[in-house]
Amino acid sequence: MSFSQKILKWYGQNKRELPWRATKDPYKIWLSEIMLQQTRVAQGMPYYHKFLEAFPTVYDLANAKEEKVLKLWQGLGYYSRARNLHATAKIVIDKYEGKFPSTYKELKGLKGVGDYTASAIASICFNVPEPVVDGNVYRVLSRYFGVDLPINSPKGVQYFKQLARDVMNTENIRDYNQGIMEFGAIQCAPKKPYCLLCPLNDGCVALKENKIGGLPVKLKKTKVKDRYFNYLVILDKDKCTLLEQRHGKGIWQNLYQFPLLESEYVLEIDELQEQIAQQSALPSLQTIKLFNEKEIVHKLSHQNLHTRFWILEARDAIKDGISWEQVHTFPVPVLIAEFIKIFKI
DNA sequence: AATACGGGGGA
DNA sequence: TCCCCAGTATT
Repeated sequence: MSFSQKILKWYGQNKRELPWRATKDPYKIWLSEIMLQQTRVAQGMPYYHKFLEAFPTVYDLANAKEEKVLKLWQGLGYYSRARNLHATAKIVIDKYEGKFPSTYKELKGLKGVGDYTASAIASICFNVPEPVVDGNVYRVLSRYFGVDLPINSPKGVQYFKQLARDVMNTENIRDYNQGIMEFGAIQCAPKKPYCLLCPLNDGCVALKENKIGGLPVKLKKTKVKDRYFNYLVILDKDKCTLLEQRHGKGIWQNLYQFPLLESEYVLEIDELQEQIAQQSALPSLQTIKLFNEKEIVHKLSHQNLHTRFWILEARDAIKDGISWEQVHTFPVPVLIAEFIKIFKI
């Protein structure tokens, strides 16, 4: 039996029943693929259901406010996916009359759709013989064929794509592509795969050469930067507060947060008051109190956000203030959502 | 070619 | 802690 035939056989016997496996609707497949980028199935699942409920068709998604899309995406991370999702829905309506294109090339042209996702949609929905190469596939191929090229080097990316193409099954690309990914997720797992019971163990180079633990090879880890966030939770007598939207580059684009004072180190209270005094846009304040004595360290893949929340009492009614009851309706980062949850006004 | 972009889960 | 997750866009 060939490699691809073994994958297909294993898939037939071991696949999970996942909601997006019961359909070929490009809208649903696309939605699931975007959500599952760098995201575990278990984490994406509730979002998939929420989105289909809120936006049953691509038209519903295209016609929604970005804020609503971001709110539903809240907590899933990599928010550019949500913004691109929304933008692409509009493009599908305007340029493709509501029908997703069926070629790899056209799909790849959609925002947020890269090499992997274009291959996935083309193969799963339209039976186009394009191999998918995701983290699972890198692992399976590097181990089975004993390839130690770094998977995140240009050489490696190119090599694995070609290898994937060479060994794919073009007869049933839909099941094969999902099969090799599922095999990587369930059987050929990152840590302690149970090779003893693996149906592909006889041809596996890494197993034979005892290199399972060292494959795939991945270059360097990211260095993490420390940042110091001071959030100003301003409240007036009507229980109104101030939220602002994050614009420009960087994390959490278009999400909301309390007014932020970023500093190079942990600020003393008088230093903070000095900074506040220089912010002409802020309302006049009466009192200031530190909410969390111990800083909250919110960890992202590239940043540790050392965060303190300050509760400020406004002298007058806040202009354009947001009622505290409404705060939870805005799309916010998890860091802010957690605060809103525990803060009792 | 390198880096930024979230958040959560498992060992 | 560290690594990884159905990767993509930008520099």
